[in-house]
Amino acid sequence: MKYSKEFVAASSTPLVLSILAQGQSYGYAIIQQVKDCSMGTMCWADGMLYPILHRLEKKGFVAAVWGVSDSGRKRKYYRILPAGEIELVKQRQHWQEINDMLNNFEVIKK
Amino acid sequence: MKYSKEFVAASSTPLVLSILAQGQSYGYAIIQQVKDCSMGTMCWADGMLYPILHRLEKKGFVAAVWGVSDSGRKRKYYRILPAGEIELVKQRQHWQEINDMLNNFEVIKK
DNA sequence: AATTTATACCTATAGGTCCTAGGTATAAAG
DNA sequence: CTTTATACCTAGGACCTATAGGTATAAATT
Repeated sequence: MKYSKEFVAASSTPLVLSILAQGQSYGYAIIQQVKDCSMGTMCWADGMLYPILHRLEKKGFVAAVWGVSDSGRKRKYYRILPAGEIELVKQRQHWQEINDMLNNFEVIKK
Repeated sequence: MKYSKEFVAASSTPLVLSILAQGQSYGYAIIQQVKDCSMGTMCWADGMLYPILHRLEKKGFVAAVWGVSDSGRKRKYYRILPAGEIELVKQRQHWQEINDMLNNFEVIKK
């Protein structure tokens, strides 16, 4: 695997929230979307995504409804809630802060 | 606390390695340095730092030697090793990648 | 017709991480 | 003499991913 476990843990929530902020989606599709927007570097197993979705739901960041696709398959569609949007802004900001800190060290070094 | 647990888990290693890349240091001082370079937003408990240092040592990213300060106190000085420098570059790159991904979503959204 | 692949969801266990709270010890300051 | 700051360490709880397994159906392949 390319990214460390802790790295995945920290990035999974803002990534899922970012995807849902663009429109509702469902488990299987989210995995594909993450793979796409990372250009293949992030390949999540479904067994790790579903607990994340359940947790986000439990925290009130997303809401789920059962639906049916055109082909007749059952799907659980997730959409982001206002609390999730707020959380997303917060986490993205934190991410940016640490990134700036790390880049600062690089500047000092040079 | 400001940052989530997972966030701390992902950022602690590159932060410690960044500090040690600037010169050797020791536990108590590293906590202060993290607090300084984060402008007070990251206040690590010593109980969380020492296990991190031990883990980094075990992985061969840093090396430790016991020393004595001017005041006569015993200190354990850590310095970064070549493997640690490589790891730092890798992690900083990963951090930048995710940050870019998250910013990309923001652009798409607008 | 039968098998495989892709789709679509879920959970349990193992291993690893921070967090909190505790322990030990010494120098300096009040 | 008591408190604060310095300086290290570890144990247990809570939480998170990774792996491996389970269930089910539609589509594609053999």
